[in-house]
Amino acid sequence: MTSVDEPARPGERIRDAARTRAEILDVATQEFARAGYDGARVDDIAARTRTTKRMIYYYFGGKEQLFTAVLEQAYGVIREAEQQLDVEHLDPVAAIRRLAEVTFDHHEQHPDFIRLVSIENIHGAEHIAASEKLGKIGSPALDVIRRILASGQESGLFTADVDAVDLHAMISSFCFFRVANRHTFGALFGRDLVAAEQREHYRTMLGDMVIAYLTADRAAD
Amino acid sequence: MTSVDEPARPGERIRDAARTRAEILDVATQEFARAGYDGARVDDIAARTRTTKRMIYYYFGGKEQLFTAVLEQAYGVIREAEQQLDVEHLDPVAAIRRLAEVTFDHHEQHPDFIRLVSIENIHGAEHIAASEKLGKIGSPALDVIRRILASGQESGLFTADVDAVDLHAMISSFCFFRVANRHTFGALFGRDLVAAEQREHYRTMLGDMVIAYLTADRAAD
DNA sequence: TAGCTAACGTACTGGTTCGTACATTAGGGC
DNA sequence: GCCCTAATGTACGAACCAGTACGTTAGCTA
Repeated sequence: MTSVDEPARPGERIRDAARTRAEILDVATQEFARAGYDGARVDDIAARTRTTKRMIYYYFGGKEQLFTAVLEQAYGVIREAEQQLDVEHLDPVAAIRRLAEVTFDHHEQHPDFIRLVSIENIHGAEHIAASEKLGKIGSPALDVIRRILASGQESGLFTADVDAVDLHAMISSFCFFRVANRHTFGALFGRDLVAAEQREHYRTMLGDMVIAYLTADRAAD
Repeated sequence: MTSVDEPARPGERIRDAARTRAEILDVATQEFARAGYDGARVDDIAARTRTTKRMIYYYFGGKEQLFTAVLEQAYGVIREAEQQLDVEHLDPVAAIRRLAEVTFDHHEQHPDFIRLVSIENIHGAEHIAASEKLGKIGSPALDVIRRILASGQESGLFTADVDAVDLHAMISSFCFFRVANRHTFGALFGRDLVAAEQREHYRTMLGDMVIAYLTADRAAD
């Protein structure tokens, strides 16, 4: 998030295209995450900015393109976080566990992003398809996983037949589900998956699961 | 699904409250799953039934209650499927693997249900909360897991410190993510998680993962 | 400092959409 | 065969909502 919440300091430019655009994007992110694509109201987004609805159409063209821009920014944030990833000095087991923990933490800290991804899936990822940026964004995390996996498989530590994309899916599944489905899961099973007291338990559980899978003794198979 | 698609056989009752209600529910299930709660149109649902919009309000009261009824029916279907579950004659390891496979298959076969759950989570599970049925529906699967887990832990086969709810979350995560996020995952990583050729691979992967986690040698920890 | 354009605001519109008032009829009970 | 009511259909309204026509001004540039 670009976090534009300065109270319009005096002396600053009154007209500031970049700031106006960024402010619209931030408010739109919250509004789309809160209510979904169809539930979000362009008028409401405009009302919560220091500008008017006219500017949304001026800068983005329409509701559809605004949502695409929101997704682009949101995916940009994880990509940046993934680029900070520095685990390759660790041994493969520790590196994978660390990677899982970082993914876990990131999902927990960005529930809005999770909601946007859920919403985009309801719409068949059509906005990602419409975006020029998002198609070729790549994933730094995937490259990291690829290298750790290769090293672990070479040394014989990892026995599982997975590639980086599979492993990424496995780790993401757990992290994503925990945040995305916390409401229905809580309502049906009476357990809050994101409760603070359970955080360490689930964080450890994820690491244990992934490591157990990768290092399992498959002699008997 | 109650699947009301009989072509109005002649000789049948013209006025049939039960059939009209069921038909509305089925069409509404498709429409809500397709477009989300706010994206769904009451007029469109009515148009696709053999009755009119008036009947939706007559039987359900409104859009909100209709969606709740759709959820109630959809959750009823899994509960029924879970009651068919017959794995307790197997040894704990085989039983858990079988359970994972059944969950995997069920998610794959009911993408509409997955979408409805995603949509309900976007809305904070407020319709489940508003439902009298859904709160106390329970989960037959949870009881089964509880018994298998107890037996596996007693015999020392299972070493992991999980309860039934945790394990259910772990299995569901993978199955749910694979179906729910297939669009964004496919668009970003170029891999279709529900492609037929990969089905067996992922089904095995899930079982391996869960078993590896449950039976991992934790002596070194 | 004149003027030009990017940036911004106001007010409106046309279509949509949930919901309902009112009218009608099928068909079971007696 | 009559009557009563559950079930159904029609037509409409009022609010909402994405998008736009038109007018204005800040502030850089020559």
